Amino acid sequence: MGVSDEDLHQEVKARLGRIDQLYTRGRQALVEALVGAGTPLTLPALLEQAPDLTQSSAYRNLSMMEQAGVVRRLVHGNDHAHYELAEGLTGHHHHLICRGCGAIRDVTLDRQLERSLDVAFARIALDAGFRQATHDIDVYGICGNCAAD
Amino acid sequence: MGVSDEDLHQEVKARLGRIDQLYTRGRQALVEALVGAGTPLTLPALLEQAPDLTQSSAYRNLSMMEQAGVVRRLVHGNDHAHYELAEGLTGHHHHLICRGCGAIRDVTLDRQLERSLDVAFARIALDAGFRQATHDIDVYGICGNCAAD
DNA sequence: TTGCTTGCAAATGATTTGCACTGCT
DNA sequence: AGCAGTGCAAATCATTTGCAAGCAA
Repeated sequence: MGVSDEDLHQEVKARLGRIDQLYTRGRQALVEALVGAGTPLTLPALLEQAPDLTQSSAYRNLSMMEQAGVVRRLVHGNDHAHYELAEGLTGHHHHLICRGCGAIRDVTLDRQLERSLDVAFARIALDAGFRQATHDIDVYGICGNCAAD
Repeated sequence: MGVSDEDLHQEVKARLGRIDQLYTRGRQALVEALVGAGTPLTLPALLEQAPDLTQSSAYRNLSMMEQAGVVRRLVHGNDHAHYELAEGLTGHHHHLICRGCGAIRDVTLDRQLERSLDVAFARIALDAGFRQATHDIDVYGICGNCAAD
């Protein structure tokens, strides 16, 4: 996955640079794991994908990369948080989450609907005196595996 | 407030009964606090509203009432979770959340838009082999207070 | 009485942090 | 050489749980 992957790493490096951080091997490994998975991963899952990583460093780097706008942290319950690449690096999307096993997969809405939502949310935010509104939509259900009990 | 409040407590009692639980004084106090606030509360906030409650019992009762479909637990970060009455007791709504102070307030979308969303989500869930799709929308922004830094 | 609820204190578990070492630059 | 990054182990902190005592049916 030549060019687009290189572009991604270039962009990550740039974003890290903006907050004076280097794009070290460990950080690259995290980004690679997230790119490879294509779906949000928990910390244990990340460590499985990249066995060289240490737990504490992974947490530290993910947290730092969240500040840098490189990754996003998703919290949906009591268990482990999930991490994914920031939308700026991938694209606007939402999540379909299984109530049974907690698996998360990405989903998108059609343009028209997204636009309607943006309008509605902008009004809501305005009325409430909020600025910089973004939104986050989670669809919950029971996945095929879990439905089989 | 008279009738509607009594109805609410009646309904709560019924839901608890379905899982063989009593509507004890402590549980009533929790529900009262949630009704009174009209907005999702953290556990510390709940204890402030109802000083008679004990932390562990409050957690235990909230968790149990979540099973009973009486309260809903909202998780949005690393700090305390927020609790609110279940939608079956209030009505379908979403949340406007301040990135600065974490304050949450309820918001609703117009019927038409909700309907479009339901259709879209139903299709998404179906395509992914998920059942029982529900959705959860969070609008994030910076509230007036926090904008003033 | 009989058992569900409560309160207190101790345990759990994800995440964070202190500190000394290592490896880029 | 100098300093940011790492690994290990210890600390945090919301939430959960064990157990003995209280209360309700």
